[in-house]
Amino acid sequence: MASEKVTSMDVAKKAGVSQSAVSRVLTPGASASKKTAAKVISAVNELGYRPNIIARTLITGKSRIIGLVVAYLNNRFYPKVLEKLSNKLQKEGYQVLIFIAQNTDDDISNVIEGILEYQVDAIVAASVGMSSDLAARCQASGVPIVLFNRGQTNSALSSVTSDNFKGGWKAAKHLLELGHKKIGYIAGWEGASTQLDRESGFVAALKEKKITITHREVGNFVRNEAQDAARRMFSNQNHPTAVFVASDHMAFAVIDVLRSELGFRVPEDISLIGFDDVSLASYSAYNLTTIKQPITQMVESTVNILLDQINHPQVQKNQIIKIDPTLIKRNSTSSVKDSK
Amino acid sequence: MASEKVTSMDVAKKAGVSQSAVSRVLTPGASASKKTAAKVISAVNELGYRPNIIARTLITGKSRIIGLVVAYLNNRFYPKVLEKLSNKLQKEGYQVLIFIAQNTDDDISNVIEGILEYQVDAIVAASVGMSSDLAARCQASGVPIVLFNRGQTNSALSSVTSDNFKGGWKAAKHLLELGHKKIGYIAGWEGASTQLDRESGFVAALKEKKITITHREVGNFVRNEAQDAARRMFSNQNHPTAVFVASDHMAFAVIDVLRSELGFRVPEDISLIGFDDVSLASYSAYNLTTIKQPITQMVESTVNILLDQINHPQVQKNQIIKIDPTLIKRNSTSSVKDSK
DNA sequence: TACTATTTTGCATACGAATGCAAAAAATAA
DNA sequence: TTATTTTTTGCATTCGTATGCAAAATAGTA
Repeated sequence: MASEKVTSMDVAKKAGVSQSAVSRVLTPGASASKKTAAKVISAVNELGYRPNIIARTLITGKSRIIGLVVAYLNNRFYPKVLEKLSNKLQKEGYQVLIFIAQNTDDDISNVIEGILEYQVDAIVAASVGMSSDLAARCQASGVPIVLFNRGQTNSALSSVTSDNFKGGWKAAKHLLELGHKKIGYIAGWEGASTQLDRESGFVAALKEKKITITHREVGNFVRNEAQDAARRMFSNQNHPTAVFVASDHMAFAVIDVLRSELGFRVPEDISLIGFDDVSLASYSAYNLTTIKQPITQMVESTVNILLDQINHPQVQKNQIIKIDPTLIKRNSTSSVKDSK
Repeated sequence: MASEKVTSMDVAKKAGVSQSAVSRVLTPGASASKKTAAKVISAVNELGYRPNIIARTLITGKSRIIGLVVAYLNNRFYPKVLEKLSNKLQKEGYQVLIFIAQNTDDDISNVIEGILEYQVDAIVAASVGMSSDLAARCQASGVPIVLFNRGQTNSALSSVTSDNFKGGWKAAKHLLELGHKKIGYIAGWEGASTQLDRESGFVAALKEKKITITHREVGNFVRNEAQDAARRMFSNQNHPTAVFVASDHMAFAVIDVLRSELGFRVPEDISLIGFDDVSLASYSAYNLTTIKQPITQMVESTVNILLDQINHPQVQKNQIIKIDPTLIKRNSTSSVKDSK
């Protein structure tokens, strides 16, 4: 059956030059005469030679692989991130090695250790919390890490998020402008910085108007938990007229429950606002008003930080980037009805 | 700043043994006395040693990396596949290296060449067409390839799909049972074997009842093209009462257009059936009747084939696996009204 | 105890490409 | 032409781990 692998030695022999000559011809910065270059190139083509990145990695110390840790792929937000990130990195000559982790300290720790074995040039941890000692170990390993969509209390690591506090704030402003007074909140997983910041921002803006949340439930960023949260929140007469749901993914769950189980209309009876602006939010079945996370910019910043840290390992500066999210008004929110 | 990388030599020195002893202790199959094993293990822990997979790859020829080529990440179907595939492979000690390709022969060819440089142990090509000469080159490279969710005319490569013909057949049967006579079809990208097979099966089942498709449009598996297709199909009075849409992703687009632009009710006015059974299909906002692709089984088969081919490279048998899809009845289809 | 069978260990080498160094070749100057 | 500078080239080594082989240590047998 199949061809043996062809190495730079084979090319060298075929071209009648040394292996180092082959290497130099194929390395952009190196010196080689046109004559040998030509010979090498034609030998490369004839033999169908492809350099072995693994061998190259061993000697250069650069694998051109970026490790990506993800926890929730079921949330629509992350496939998009993966796509954009991978595309952008591919353009820069890097590839993405995927690691799926459960969101527990233990598992994340294991996964990160595993990543390091692959000699990745950098790590992106998307929506994954990091204990500070794990963070420390990562730093020690010398591999740059960027937290994506998760902040960190001790800011030892670089992170890129949208400004979740501001996002929560804007959500509140929007509901207030529409005249809502009885306002609920459905929280995400409380271990996530995104959840905390969104809620703080939301509460802070309400407080300015001397309003506090009347109802609060936890959905943990999970569909069926969000559904349960909605059922609890709207199980009695005294329910809010507007709800901020900490992610679009959960907001869809809430809308489904409100409309098809509980018989509410959205937005006529209840106003709902989400967070993320995943593509489904714009489908007319939901038409969800939401706070848009600027994925493109977030990914861009992430890649910039990564490349910067890969190329200048000596300067140990960690950056905290927060990008302004924007309110996208659609049709899941409306002015409060004169109640009763 | 940070720690230099610790190698097996460092461990050896610390433990007072040779480097080969360290290697043997850490390699499952090899012989080592309990005494040295203990010394090595404790040195490993003290130094926080992690083996360098890259170096190991160089010598063993096994990278424990599987290359995954994907074209459409926007279709809900693929993130799920990625998640399941990655999870399963992780359990087997492999990782997934992602490559995003445009669905053109040229780009795919480039991407595959790129993958091979990384010395992956196998390649999964998800919903990516493969010209037969590219297939040949892959075979030549000796790296096992499995096509996922795409068949191939010349069956030189292994492939795992659901039985799309049968799926189309079942969709037709369902609509026929509901009494529909005027039936339309919205096609996916005509370069995809999935599209062709689904349509053939659908048409064949109709033909058995002497019925032919009255309307046909092409949506290319893309949302806005599917929307246009729907607009064209329902722009005049003489429209079908039921439509089979070649993917759920497109079906949602069609439903949105029917309901919110054209004022039809689904399923009262128009019955719709999709293909895939992505999670959104079960949300009450759509409640889409569809043909379920058995992702779990498909991924399982894929992984089995991969591991089999990795572990027994000599036997060059390529498998064509087609798994029966099942009809999931929800609420986007109903009996035909007595028309006029 | 002495001798053989078995296990454990270290030495040396290999994997494939990149690179410092010095020799060879080519280009330039005198 | 010869001397000198510059470029090109090959040799040898390196990265970190695995493994065949032979030596050393241990266990087993008589």
